[in-house]
Amino acid sequence: MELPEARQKFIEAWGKLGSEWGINRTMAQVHALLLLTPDALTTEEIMEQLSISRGNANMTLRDLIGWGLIEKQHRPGERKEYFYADKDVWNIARQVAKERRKRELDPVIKILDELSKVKGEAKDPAFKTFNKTVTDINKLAKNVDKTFETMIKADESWFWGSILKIFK
Amino acid sequence: MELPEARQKFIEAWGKLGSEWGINRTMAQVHALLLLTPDALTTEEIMEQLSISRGNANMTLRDLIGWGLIEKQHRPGERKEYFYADKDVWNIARQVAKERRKRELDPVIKILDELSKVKGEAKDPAFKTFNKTVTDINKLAKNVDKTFETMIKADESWFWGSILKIFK
DNA sequence: TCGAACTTTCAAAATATTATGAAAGTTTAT
DNA sequence: ATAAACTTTCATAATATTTTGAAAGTTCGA
Repeated sequence: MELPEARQKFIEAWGKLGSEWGINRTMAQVHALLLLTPDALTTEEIMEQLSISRGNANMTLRDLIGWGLIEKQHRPGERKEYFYADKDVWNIARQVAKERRKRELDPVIKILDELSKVKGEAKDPAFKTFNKTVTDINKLAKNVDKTFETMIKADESWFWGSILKIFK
Repeated sequence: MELPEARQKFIEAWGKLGSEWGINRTMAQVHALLLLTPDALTTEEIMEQLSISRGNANMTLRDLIGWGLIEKQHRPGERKEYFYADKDVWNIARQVAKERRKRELDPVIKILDELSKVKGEAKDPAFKTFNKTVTDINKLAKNVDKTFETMIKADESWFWGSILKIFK
C-alpha cells in the first residue's frame, strides 16, 4: 500500500471510530488529517483535502479546539490561521477522557446521587429493584469517574508503564 | 421525590447517556425500564410504558438480546414472551465491553495493523508523521483491547476489589 | 386444518444531525 | 478611512437515523 492510500484509510477509519463513539465523523476526520500532517494546515487546505465546505471546516475546527485536540497557530507576516494537532497519543486520550467526563459522566453522577436518596417502602419490590439498580450503577459510575480522574492527573510514563503491567 | 418520578428520571438519564455513547436512545430506555422492573415485562407493557410502537419495541428488544443485556422468558401455559434484564451491573458493563470490542475495536485494530506495515521514505516528514501516529495509536488500541480482555474474563470480585485499589 | 394469539418485517414518515455557501463580520496594513 | 484578506454565522439543504403501523408471518391449541 502506498502512503496516500494509507493516509486515506487512516482518515476513514478514524472517522468511523469517531462516529461510533459519539464524535461526529467530519470532526474525527479533520483530526485524523491533522494527525498525519507534520506541519500545520490552513482552513483552505483542510477544506480541499477532505472536500468539505468552509462553514463545516470552521465549525469543526472550533469544536476540535474546544476539545483541546488541536491549536491555532499564527505565522509572522501572515494573516491566515494555521491548525496543528498534538501528536501525543497519550495526551489525546487524556484530553478526550477529560472532556467526556465533564460533559457526560458528571451530569449523570449528579442525577444518580439524587436518585440514590429517594426513599420508599422497604418491602415494595419495585422500590427494592429501583434502589439496587440505582445504587449499583452509581457505584460503577463513581469508579469510572475515579479512573478518569487518575488518568487525567497521571503523566505519560504512568500510563505506558503501570497500566500495561496491570492488564498484562 | 416520589418513586414514579424517580423511575422516569432514571429512564431519561440512561437514555441520554446511551445516545451520547452510540447506543440508540430507545434501546437504552427500554433497558433502563427493565432494570427498574423486578419481574419480566411483555412487549405490550413496554410499548405502553414508554409510548413506543410495536415495531420499534420489537426491534429494540431484539437488539438488546443481541447485546446480551436482556433475555426472553416464557411462562407455562402462556403464549406471550416476557423480557427480563440482568440486574448485575458488573455483568452489564462486561457485556457492553465485550460487544463494543467485537464490533468496533477489533476492526480498527485490524486496519491499524495493516497501516503499521506501510513502508516509506525514512526521510520524508509526511511518512515519519504517518508512521508515528499510526504506530502510537495502534499501541494504545492494543492496550485498550487488553483491558477489555481482562475485564471480560475477570469475575465480579476482581472488579470491585482490584480496580478500586488501583485507581484509588 | 383452522383461526386466534402473538411476533416480525419493512416501506414510508418523522425526526435529528450534519453540511452548505453566501452574506456578514472582523482584522490589519496602508 | 478603506479595502483586501481572512473568519464566522446561520438559514436552508442534504443526509442519516429512528419510528411507525399495517401487513405478513409464525405458532399452537382444539
